[in-house]
Amino acid sequence: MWVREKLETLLVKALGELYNLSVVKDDITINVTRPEFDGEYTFVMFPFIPKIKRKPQEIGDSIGDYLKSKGLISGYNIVKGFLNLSIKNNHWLDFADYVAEYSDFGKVKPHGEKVIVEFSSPNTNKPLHLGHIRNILLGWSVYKILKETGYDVTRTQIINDRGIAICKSMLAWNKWGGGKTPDDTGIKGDHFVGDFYVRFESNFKEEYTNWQLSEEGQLIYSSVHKEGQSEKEFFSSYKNQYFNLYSKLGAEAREMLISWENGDRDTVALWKQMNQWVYNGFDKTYDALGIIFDKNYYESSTYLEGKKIVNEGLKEKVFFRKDDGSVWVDLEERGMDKKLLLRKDGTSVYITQDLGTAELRYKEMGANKMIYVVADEQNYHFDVLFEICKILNKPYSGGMYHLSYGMVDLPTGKMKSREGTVVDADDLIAEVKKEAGSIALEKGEINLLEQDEKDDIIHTIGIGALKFHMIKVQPQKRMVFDPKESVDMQGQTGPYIQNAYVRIQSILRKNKELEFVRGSDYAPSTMEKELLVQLSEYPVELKKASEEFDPSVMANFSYKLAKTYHRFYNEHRVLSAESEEARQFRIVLSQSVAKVLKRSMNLLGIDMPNKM
RNA sequence: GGCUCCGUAGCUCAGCUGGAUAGAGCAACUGACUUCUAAUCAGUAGGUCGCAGGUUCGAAUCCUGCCGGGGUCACCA
Repeated sequence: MWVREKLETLLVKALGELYNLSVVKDDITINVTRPEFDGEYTFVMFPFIPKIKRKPQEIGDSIGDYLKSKGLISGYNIVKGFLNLSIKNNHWLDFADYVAEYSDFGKVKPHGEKVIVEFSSPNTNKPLHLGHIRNILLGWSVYKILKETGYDVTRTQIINDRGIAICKSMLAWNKWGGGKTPDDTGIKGDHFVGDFYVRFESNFKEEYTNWQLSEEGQLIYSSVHKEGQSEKEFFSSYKNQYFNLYSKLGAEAREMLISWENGDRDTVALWKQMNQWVYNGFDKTYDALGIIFDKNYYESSTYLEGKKIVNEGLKEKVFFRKDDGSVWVDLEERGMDKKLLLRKDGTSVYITQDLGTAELRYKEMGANKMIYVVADEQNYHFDVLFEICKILNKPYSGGMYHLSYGMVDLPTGKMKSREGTVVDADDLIAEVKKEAGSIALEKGEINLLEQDEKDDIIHTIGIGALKFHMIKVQPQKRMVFDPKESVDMQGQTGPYIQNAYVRIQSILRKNKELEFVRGSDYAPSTMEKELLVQLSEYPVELKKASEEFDPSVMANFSYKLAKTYHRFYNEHRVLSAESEEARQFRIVLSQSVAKVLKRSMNLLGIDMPNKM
């Protein structure tokens, strides 16, 4: 049990013994004492004053004396309803030793509860972009945080490998690919396939533009357009109908989809081939980000399961079939709409597949807790999905959670593929590494290392900068991504935190004897105590991050700890400290800080270099 | 329009399960490297916490309304 826990326990006891109040730990508020007051922790007495019916001064004295008599604090002071407490030095010394020596500080023992985290979930017609990166980093970090807090976590993604989009790429490759492959061209597989998607779209656009000027196009415009709608407005809103009704390319793409659904050998072979190229490309990106999955799901193999569930719901009469054959669920009594579950031709829609996937996962892994990391544009979709699972009485329906995050904007506005403003994941990764490399070269600290080692460090720093930049923002907030700031390595950044760690490693390398002097009566400075208090907050913040599925909590924690260490480092000498006791203590303290920094950054998926 | 998320310094963000004088970083300016890694530190400057009410010992934080922005309300995914 460490200082903070001891304090909580004793306060609960004190309130019981002194005032006959029965409270639990969660009822009491303990703050880190603000720097302008003496003490490290502050007990907020306000909530108890009306119940105790005594003056704050009197209550503070009683509780303060109580804590003193138990040997926890050396002194206290009372300001209004705040009881500021100074913890006795020996507790701090023990605490520093513990954190430095053991690696499980704050870690929750595995309790076996299973949870599935779904993230990334790309389409196979395009390479990953900035939006995916936010998704992937959030998902990965939530996985780490849940694991650290004792869950049995499975990382998964659902890959949208079927549908009209991939057929567009396939068709374009058939038409204009000339039999080329990623290997022939040296183009990364996902980009290779994405290029054909773009090619399809631009040819389609040309076809559409020509049609607009044709007799048929003009006729449609004059007969279908709404009052006051300009020709330009009309055609931009008519694109989908054109694709489905008149487009030659559209017809060919749909033919391909049908032929895929009928299991046509050549089509399926091409489909497999192109998807494989994409997966090879994705793997490289995931690898650069240090991401792996335990299990992939593919929509091509889960949508059938979804249909089964729909039939199940029909049998139980919680869904209904319209005259045209389409299947619906009515959620109006629950404050939502009617929702389509199967088209009239019996084919599945997006939500059908999600129903199937959830069921499959439950069957295969027995997890009744599922977290979906998906952008907030799909909030309603998940409300509906979860509600349907409740209607069906699925055992996992209570444990489904949509970790919704805001979309990523650029300083110039939204990312739009049509306008070519989408930030490509691979480009971005290359960019941050390049920046990290040129700064490293300039600093010169690692110039003498082997090339491999140098590359490793530069990778760690560049990726660390990118990851921290993305994760430090609360998930639900829309974020503005400025490419210039993302390669920033100073101030509130990943490398800043890595640098604190590196400084400690440098000290430890130079320090020969690492044995601690136990039982020393060294009195830590205010600065040193501040560092200790922050270390002791690690479990508190971890718990918060885990309960709220919010990695930004750990990002902010890491930053604060690193910042305090940097300040400490500038104010105190470690190796040439003023006394042997101070030296020993500071080494232990530095070791503790390094350990906690490494662990909290690890929760964000960020590695720590030993030199930089 | 219904529902929903967001609004804090010039910019990017913390703080939000009510607690002390609202904090960081970037950008600007000043200072600190023959001394454990200056990717650092110290300092100056920068605020009607979108607006208005309410709840109370106390509101950036909770409630209501309004304003501004995003998302969503497809037989798309």
